[in-house]
Amino acid sequence: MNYKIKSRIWIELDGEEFLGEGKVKLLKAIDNTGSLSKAAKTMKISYKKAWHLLDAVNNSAKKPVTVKSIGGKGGGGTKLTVYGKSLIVNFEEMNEKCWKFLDVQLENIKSL
Amino acid sequence: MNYKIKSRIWIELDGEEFLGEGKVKLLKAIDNTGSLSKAAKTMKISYKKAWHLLDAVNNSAKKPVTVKSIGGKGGGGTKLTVYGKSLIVNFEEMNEKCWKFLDVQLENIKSL
DNA sequence: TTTCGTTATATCCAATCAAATATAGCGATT
DNA sequence: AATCGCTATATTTGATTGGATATAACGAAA
Repeated sequence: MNYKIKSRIWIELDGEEFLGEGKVKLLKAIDNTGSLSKAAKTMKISYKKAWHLLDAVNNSAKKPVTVKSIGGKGGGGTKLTVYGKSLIVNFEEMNEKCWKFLDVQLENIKSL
Repeated sequence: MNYKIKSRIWIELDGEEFLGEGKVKLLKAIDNTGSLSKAAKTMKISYKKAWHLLDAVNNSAKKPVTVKSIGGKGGGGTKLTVYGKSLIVNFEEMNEKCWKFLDVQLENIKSL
């Protein structure tokens, strides 16, 4: 019996998704590359999709998650704020706790 | 701050989804109506979609989840097995525990 | 043997979603 | 002023999804 239990968590604010796994992954890629377009490339998604994801985050967040610079040396870029970084940490921590919790729950169900 | 944390859980067997919220909802509707087509109507989804969902469950389950009868008085029908009913109960129980767990977790994060 | 409502399945069409492409603006550096 | 890589956005194309529709088989009961 190789049952596995999986989960996805996300955070809603006023009924709309504010943060989920895809957005957290994007924020991490932005943190690593310093640019939205580079983050999209490393994630192998279109710039458009990445831009929409980030746009949704910034539109629903009450504090800025990223700061951008357009033009200039290197063309500009996007960086995470301290708040943005804390979101990543808190989300991933909660996600891992959820997984472990569910693994324990599954152990308790031998009747499957 | 009216953040809400949401989650979806599902069970995989050999890497493919075996049971999720949509499938459980369908199984419950079948249990209530005694027929796949009636279940589809009450859920306001097409028979095709309902059939594919149930087909996926029965193809991946190691024990029969439903028993069907074709023809006869009333045209036939689909009923849950004891195993099928136990799946519903266990899944929903685990789902609710997960929600409560996450609510507690969110309480612990005041930094958001 | 005719009827009935169901299961089962194929086909066509509409809608939705995502990828690809194109274009414009930005501003520090050169 | 020219360049460069990035942000920003619209449009078009392609793929996938799901709905609607049609048809057949089934078997107990009338």
